[in-house]
Amino acid sequence: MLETAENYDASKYERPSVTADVVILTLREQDLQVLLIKRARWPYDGSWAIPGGFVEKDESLRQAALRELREETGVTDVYLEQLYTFGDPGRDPRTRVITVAYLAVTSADQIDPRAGSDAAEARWWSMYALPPSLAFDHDQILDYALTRLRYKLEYTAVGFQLLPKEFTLPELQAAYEIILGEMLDKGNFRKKLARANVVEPTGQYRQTAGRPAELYRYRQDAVAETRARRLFP
Amino acid sequence: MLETAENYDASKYERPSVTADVVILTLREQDLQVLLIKRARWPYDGSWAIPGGFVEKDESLRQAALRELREETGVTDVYLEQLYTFGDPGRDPRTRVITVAYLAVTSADQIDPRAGSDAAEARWWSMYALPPSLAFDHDQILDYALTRLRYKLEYTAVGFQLLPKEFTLPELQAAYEIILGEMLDKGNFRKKLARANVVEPTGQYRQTAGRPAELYRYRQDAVAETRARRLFP
DNA sequence: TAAATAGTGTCTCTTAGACAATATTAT
DNA sequence: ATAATATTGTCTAAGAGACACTATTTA
Repeated sequence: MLETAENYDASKYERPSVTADVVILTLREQDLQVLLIKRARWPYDGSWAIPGGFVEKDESLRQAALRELREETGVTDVYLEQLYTFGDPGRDPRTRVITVAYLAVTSADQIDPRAGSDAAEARWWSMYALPPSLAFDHDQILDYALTRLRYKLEYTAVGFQLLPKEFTLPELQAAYEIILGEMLDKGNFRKKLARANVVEPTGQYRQTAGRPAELYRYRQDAVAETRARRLFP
Repeated sequence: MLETAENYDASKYERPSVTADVVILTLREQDLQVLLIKRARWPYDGSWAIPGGFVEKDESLRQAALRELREETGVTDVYLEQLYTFGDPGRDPRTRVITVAYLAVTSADQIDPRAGSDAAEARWWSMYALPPSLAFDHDQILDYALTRLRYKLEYTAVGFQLLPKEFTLPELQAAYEIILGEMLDKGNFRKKLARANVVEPTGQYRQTAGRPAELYRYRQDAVAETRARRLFP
């Protein structure tokens, strides 16, 4: 339709607000957990939400996500990737808000205890037992994040981000099992890992209730090759 | 203090403009081609750009992309997925612009000839011989689109979107070869396709310079199964 | 019959997955 | 020795990839 003074809708050209929200995932307590913040006012007063904030004038989307991450957890060295952009009208009742969602994956021992030391209440939640009511469309965002993580686990080295620098193969396998939600065969898991040539033994061992487990580290020079093909082909 | 939506001071931030840009891909002339528009003013006057426009107040991001697509090509029934969001400051010298890029894949015979009938000059370009200077960061967006398409080709049914409803297996294989940029083995290609159980013969044949080729169609009820696992396992 | 194209079959090597066997520690 | 855990090996079926072969049309 031709636009005239009669039907001109000024609000049509209002610029939306843009936020960067970060799904921060880690392994804690033999569980895949996400950091959420409790909202203290309308809308979704009392609901839990993914941390995020407005993208500032002179920062990139990624910088905005990194800033949020740092403010919430103190973490700076982290795996971070853009997930998806959510922008349905009405997803925020206050105004039009477009949210660029990021996925951050880090090992629990990287996280600074001052996490959530700001006014807002913040805590870790199991991805498998989320609070009953999440703010906005944040349930969708978390769904999407889990799907993406599971997917990436199969053909990138993101899994190693969840563990400390040194780890045993049974620990690595447990991490995979927690994230994928299924048990893996010990022998086959190790076979794949060996073929991918992506970890190397440190020569040291970790005590267990039975035979000690050898410690491994992620091969730094493996990154280049892993980009090219599936980690577990 | 941590900035959240709670203490947001509207005056403190300039809101960015948000556009939805659509990479429209199709097979034409035994080639993978993309629809680009020639810019007629600063910035990037004379450069070619991906079609796109501002997201309006009451439409979703996807709706905005569909609207752009319809305006440019007349196509409504199309494969459309969100690609990535580009938002570096300075990518548009006029103001802060955040672009949600979409990938549209359609068969050439779906496209209405009124494509590009708007003032701007529009034409198809080979993805393998793009114009030398693209506007903004649109070279990055096209790079990303091709990567994603190649990737999706392997484990979704997106390839069938590029062909008419009925096609021969050599035609399908040629489409795959054009997109992947490599030759495929006839026998192995057909074996995979058979295993995936994703096409069915129509019983009709197409004339060629040699033995006629049987026409196939995409199995509609195959969609559900293809979602679950790789199309070509 | 020859050329051109469509369609099928076969062989080998690799991998996935299920499962079993062995190794090394603590109690 | 037994329990607990780590680590390695074996068997089978399926799939990938290279390649050769057969089938059906036109000229």
